[in-house]
Amino acid sequence: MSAAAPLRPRKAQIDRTATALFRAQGFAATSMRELATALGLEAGSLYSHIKSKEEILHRVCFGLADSFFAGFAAATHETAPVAEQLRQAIVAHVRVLTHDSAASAVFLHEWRHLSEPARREFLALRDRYEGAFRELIARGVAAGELHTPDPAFAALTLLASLNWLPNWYRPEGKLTPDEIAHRLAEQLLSGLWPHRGSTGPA
Amino acid sequence: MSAAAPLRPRKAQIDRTATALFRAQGFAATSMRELATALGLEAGSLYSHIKSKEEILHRVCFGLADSFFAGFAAATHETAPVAEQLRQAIVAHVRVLTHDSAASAVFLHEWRHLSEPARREFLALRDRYEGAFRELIARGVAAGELHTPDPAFAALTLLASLNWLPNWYRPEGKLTPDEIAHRLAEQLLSGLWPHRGSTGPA
DNA sequence: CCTACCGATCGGTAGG
DNA sequence: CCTACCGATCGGTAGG
Repeated sequence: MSAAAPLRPRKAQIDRTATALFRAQGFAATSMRELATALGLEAGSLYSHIKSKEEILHRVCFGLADSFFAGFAAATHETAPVAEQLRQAIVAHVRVLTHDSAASAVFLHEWRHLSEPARREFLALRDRYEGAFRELIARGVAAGELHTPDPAFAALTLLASLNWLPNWYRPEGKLTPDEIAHRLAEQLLSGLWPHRGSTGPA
Repeated sequence: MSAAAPLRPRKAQIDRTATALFRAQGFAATSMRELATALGLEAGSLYSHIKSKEEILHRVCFGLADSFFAGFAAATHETAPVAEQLRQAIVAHVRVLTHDSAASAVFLHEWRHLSEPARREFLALRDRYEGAFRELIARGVAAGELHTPDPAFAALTLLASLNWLPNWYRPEGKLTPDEIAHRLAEQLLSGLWPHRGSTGPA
């Protein structure tokens, strides 16, 4: 959760290029020689900047986790109505997903290639993040602002909808990230039945 | 979309075992030697049953596509109200996901390791399936049975929620597949706002 | 950052 | 279905 020290430029460039390759081909199917070629150098030279292939994956996965937690914390101020906090948490989550959709895709799909204990630590962080959404929804239900028979189920479904975004989001598309976020929030909060308006419960 | 000929038992066993490994470790990170060991034979022996590693992936991905299309077709009879057709399509989709969640996970995540032209054909099938949901939702909106500003967006979000299921579904869990399906349908149709009841629009 | 290389492992095949 | 093996490629290192 603490901010990581800034990376040296070359190291940051390696991470960025590797992230794009990991996203497109998967971690296991991406070779260090491919990565080196994409960076214009020889395979062996990578190891004067990094220790291992997995180190890159580790940094990407845990860096994104930091971003998601930071966004959630900033979005949920206890003074606002819970439903509004949830809406802001959705916006924050979507901002992270759209701001670095390649890293998000790696975060979402490639974490399983982390070896222990990093893999376990990663899953614990993910569970904690899901738990934060679950508790927010549960508080909304308790306050009568939200309705669902199962906040845990609702949290999973909500995050699933959001996390599909890196699969289709294109920065050059006609909707801005915040427009996408508000539309997602709208649909998840209001459902698909015809309803009485879009700004809150009746 | 046509039903595939039944596989010889050994071939079906190879597919099942490979599917479990592909799901757990990913296609690229699973070796044919691992697969052979899991089946109690030597690596070379696999090739008297199959032609290549990718052939297995191909069969799994396209077989699941067949199942999804068949379920959708059976669920959507023009005589029912569109909202009810959508609900049944959700149930059918969830049945496929839960009936073979390992194959579903491979279908959802490993298709990118198909080489051309199979990869392109697979994506065309997936697009067609998404399109069927999109058109169903659009018909519901036209009939006044559903509401959304963007049926394509709604279809993507709906399928994303459903497709997260293989990540957490456990056959030994307390909810049956049909209970899960109805709960998902309920949440996606009604949203999280407090509402007037769960069986349809007011 | 490169050259040269390590041992290990990969998907797949020949021949039986 | 096994034995024995192919060429290719893998992540990573030594030494400069």
